[in-house]
Amino acid sequence: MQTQTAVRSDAIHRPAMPMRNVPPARSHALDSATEAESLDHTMNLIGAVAAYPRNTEIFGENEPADYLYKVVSGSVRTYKILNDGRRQIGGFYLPGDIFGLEFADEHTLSAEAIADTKVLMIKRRTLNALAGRDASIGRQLFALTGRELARVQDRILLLVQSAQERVAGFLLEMAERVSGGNSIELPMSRQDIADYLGLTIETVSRTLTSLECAAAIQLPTSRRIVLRDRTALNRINA
Amino acid sequence: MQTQTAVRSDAIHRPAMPMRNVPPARSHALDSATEAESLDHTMNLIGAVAAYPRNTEIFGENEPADYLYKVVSGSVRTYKILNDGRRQIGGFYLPGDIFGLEFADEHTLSAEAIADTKVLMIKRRTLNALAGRDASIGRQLFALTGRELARVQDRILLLVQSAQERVAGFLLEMAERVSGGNSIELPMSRQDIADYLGLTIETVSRTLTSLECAAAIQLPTSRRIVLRDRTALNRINA
DNA sequence: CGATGCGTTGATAACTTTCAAATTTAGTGG
DNA sequence: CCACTAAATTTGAAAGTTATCAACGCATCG
Repeated sequence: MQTQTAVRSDAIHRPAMPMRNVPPARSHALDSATEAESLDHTMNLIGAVAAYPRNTEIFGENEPADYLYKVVSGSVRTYKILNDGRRQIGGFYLPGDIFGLEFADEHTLSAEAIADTKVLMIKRRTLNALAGRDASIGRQLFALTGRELARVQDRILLLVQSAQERVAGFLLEMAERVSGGNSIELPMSRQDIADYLGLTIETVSRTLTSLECAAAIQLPTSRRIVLRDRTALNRINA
Repeated sequence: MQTQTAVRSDAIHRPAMPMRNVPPARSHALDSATEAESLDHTMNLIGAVAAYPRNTEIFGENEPADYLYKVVSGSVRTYKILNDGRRQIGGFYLPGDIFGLEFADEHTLSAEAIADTKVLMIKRRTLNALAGRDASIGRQLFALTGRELARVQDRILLLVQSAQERVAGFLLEMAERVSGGNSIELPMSRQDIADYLGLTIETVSRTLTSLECAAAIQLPTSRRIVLRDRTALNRINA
């Protein structure tokens, strides 16, 4: 559906120093655990950097899942193409988020860069070996899995609701994750949002418009959204 | 929504012998891993038995998650009540299935017996202690989590589809799990199915009727469903 | 036998998708 | 920097799907 893989050989290297230009890294996935430093630290220390231009594939469904990834900059979507041709997005990953966590040998979803993206990648085998010596790494992987599970379960609650509720819930989720206060810059397109929420692009667009008319949000540009009335959004979100 | 907890004191005891009357236990959740015996075995060996009459609560949302459960006989639903009063079912658990797995200290869902049900329960703390000595237990818990995650992700794929696709997918899933060949006896009501699939009871009923008209299934009684044409169901399920 | 709960069926309303077109935005080359 | 083209987003009208409200059938149980 999109262009092909893009790990340019010159883009992968081992950073001599623990990454310097890593963004604030509000890891949605790890920030709650107190000991959650070492996995993150390990990835910064021994992870390889790779850069992917916008809309290029990071890994494909059914490819061997040899690496764990952390977003350094940019953003990533995971997805699956359904038999009827529609695309279902599994999740969005922002700077600091970890993705590519698998339990089988192969990826169950494909991953693409939404914008020009830099990731840190670390071999699963390396990580497993480290986990053998440092128990906290294993615990963090376990915790990471648990949080991923919680996130997916929350998503189910979203998907059984109305279009308004899904969109409102999505906006509140993103507002929490991008940490721009009430003004959020969405990295993804309307189509991405639609495929994430199981709606059509038209319905997403109309719903956003109606939320703007209801004064719950403001749309300075199509990618920027200002939450004007969180109470209303929360009420809609139920 | 339903009656209250029902752990009758006389119903909990420590079996003197490794459970005898445990049914075939086609554990959907564990049957793929080769080493997946020891967790199961451990639960059989040191788990306490509890019996819950139909429609009674096993644990509630926000209660401390101190135990891990395995269904011995009967079946269980986990669920959450949404703010608008609707009930979303998180999953159905059949004999051999393990439920109650949590990562936080509290349950995120409530659990109820669908029919008169017997479960084995084991303290999380005990299990964690055992995992410290027997690494295979830890690995199994990890694998169990991974499979739970895969199941929930599959559910997302189901929830974004049409009513026909959801119902067809549900029937195929249940047919795999109850292992009655093409004739399956559903333990749950239409309302349970509806709340699982994010549909109304009327839509579920109509969809089943239309599948019967299309000769894809047969409905001898409302709880018994015969799959007549799996190809058609698979095609619908896409 | 009547009450009760569960499931089915029917009619209508509400919501979402589909198809089509207009509008805005972004990217490119002059 | 502007003009032009392509892509993304928004808007409109009609069709399709699902929910809602209401009634009916059927079985179980006192």
